[in-house]
Amino acid sequence: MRDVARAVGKSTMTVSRALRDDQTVNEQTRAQVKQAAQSMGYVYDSTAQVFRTQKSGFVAVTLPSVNNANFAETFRALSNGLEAAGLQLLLGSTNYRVEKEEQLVRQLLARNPEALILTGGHHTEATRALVQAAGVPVIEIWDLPSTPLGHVVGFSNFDAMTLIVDHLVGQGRRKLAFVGASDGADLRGAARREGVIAAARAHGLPDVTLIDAGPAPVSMRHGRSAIEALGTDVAQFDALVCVSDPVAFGCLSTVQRMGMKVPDDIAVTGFGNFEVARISNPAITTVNVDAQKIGETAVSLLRDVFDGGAETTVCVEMGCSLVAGETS
Amino acid sequence: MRDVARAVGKSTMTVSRALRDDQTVNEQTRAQVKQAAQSMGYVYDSTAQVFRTQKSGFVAVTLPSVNNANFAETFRALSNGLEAAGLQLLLGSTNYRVEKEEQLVRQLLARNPEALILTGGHHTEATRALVQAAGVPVIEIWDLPSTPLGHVVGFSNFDAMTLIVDHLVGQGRRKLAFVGASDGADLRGAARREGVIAAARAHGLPDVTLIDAGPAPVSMRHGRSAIEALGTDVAQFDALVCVSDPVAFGCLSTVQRMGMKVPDDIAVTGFGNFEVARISNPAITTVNVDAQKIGETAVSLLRDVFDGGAETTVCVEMGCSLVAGETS
DNA sequence: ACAGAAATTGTTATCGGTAACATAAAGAGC
DNA sequence: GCTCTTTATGTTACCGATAACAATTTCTGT
Repeated sequence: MRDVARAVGKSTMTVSRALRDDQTVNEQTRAQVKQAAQSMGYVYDSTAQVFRTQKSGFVAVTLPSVNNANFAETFRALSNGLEAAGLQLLLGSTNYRVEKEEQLVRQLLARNPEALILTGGHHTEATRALVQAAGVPVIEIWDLPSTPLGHVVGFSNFDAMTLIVDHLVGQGRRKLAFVGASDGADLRGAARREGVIAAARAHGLPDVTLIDAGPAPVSMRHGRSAIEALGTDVAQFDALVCVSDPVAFGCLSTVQRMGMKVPDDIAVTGFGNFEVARISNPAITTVNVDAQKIGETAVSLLRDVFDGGAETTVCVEMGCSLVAGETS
Repeated sequence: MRDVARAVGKSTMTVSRALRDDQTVNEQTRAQVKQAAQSMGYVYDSTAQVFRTQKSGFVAVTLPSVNNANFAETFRALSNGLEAAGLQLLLGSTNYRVEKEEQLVRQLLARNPEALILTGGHHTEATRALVQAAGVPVIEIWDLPSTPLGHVVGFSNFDAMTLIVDHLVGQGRRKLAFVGASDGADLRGAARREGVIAAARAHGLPDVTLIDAGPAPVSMRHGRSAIEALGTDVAQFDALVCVSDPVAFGCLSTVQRMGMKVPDDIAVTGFGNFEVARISNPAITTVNVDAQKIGETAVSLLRDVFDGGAETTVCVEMGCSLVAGETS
């Protein structure tokens, strides 16, 4: 930049201004500078700009898993929405582990993101401290944290399950089993489990049986192996309430293979309204969460933060709705 | 960093060395420094490091779509493998469009990545020029480009389809239909289509009928709507060769709803060996691609590039294998 | 012609690390 | 005891752009 400045007989400051389309520079000067920069093969160093201005143009995002249609959809919405503002997403995947999240947040914060979007509302103490210390706007999504770090766009996984349980009870189902991850790592999954237990209790049902599908993340194959391990014992239940649609599909497919009729012999429900739930045969009863809208809402929240400041922390509660399928 | 240095009574240089695991600092000192940094909530500013060392620590990656189990798996493998080298992934999604890829590459290169990993082997001229000019190591994955930009880790989507067609022909199937995206945007999908057409011709089969599932990306619901649009006409085929497993599942589910028996009345095949193919009922015949290995191979290639230089461009061809399911 | 506003350009310090070199302290060999 | 390594730490000068402020020139209106 110094060389360019020398070539046009101006200071580096003027060159800097000319290249950034700053209004205060003479149009003729700007033209000269651009011409000179071009002909000298000068390449603007955005690294230095990031360093000096302390504006990275990044928004950091953590997701439990990239390979999840719903999270991917939220990510897409975020990406599209923030692109207009010239912001780029820095993605990290926590694998449903808060310790991994902590490590990730450390890495991501080191890049000086202008905002931080965390999926989930449970974090280690160290993570909380890091985020607070960084002084970066935070949005927690896909959950309603008990003690939010900042803004929130989410829903209650616990409450959402009452939709499912009420629906099943309305059909006269009483002996429920919950199929989900065994360890406590997937905290949204755990909230769903507790929601089912509480809702069943509220209806005076017998205790919900917990069927272990292995450590998080659980997917179709874990639904399958959980049911296979159970064998014919599965017949004692009249509904399999699954932590997610992929797990539900695994269960559905497996009980069908065992010769049971769904929904006549047993009901199966999922969560998330994944594509597989709509296309499967029979279609799976599930809960719809508007993943795209979560992303869009987070984007508009961020806009407010960047523009005005909007200093009060906002909590947007998204609605969930039952999608009645053919498995119940 | 100055504060941390003061806290432990050392210079910033020592702190810097301690945090970077430089061998020349005393282990005890390092422990103290790390402890102090931790407790003070100090966050390392890699922006400054990037600036000073002129090394961004980024590897840029483009994927057609994040919401695809196979690409996600490759991404995960890349992410895990490069984490050890202290490299972070910068992800962009092209939505199966080369124009979007161009825009993305421009954005990504502005961050001075140390390498560029592009999914797919077809690019606009401008993209090619950008990449060449940047002088960054490139790896193209998931494809075998006719004119590679640099290293390649992929397979021939065209050739892979002969596995499927040979298998179907071996069962006496002769009237094939290919279900895929109509537009040419998904070039891997188009290569698969051409592969099916060529393989069918080689066997002397009647012309393959092309069933349009809409613009890329196509998924379960597009398989469903394509078959629904066809109605009972679908009965004229004895095999539906689908561009991917999700599409195959959509077709499978829909022909079953129409009362047809799979594989007795019609065969259905997919591509990619997605989880849904294994769990579906019947399990879908497909082609397995080791998405994880593609990522791992790319990582080890990058290691070589960074370490030695390994200047000759390498082309690693991954194998594909038929996974015989119950739909054929 | 001249004060005051507006338009342009310049000066200086700095963002937070780290390379390169300099120095100090501890151990080794005679 | 003294030199020679080895190990551990400190000093200084940056990396390249830009914010904040200062200074200069050019334009107004009277």
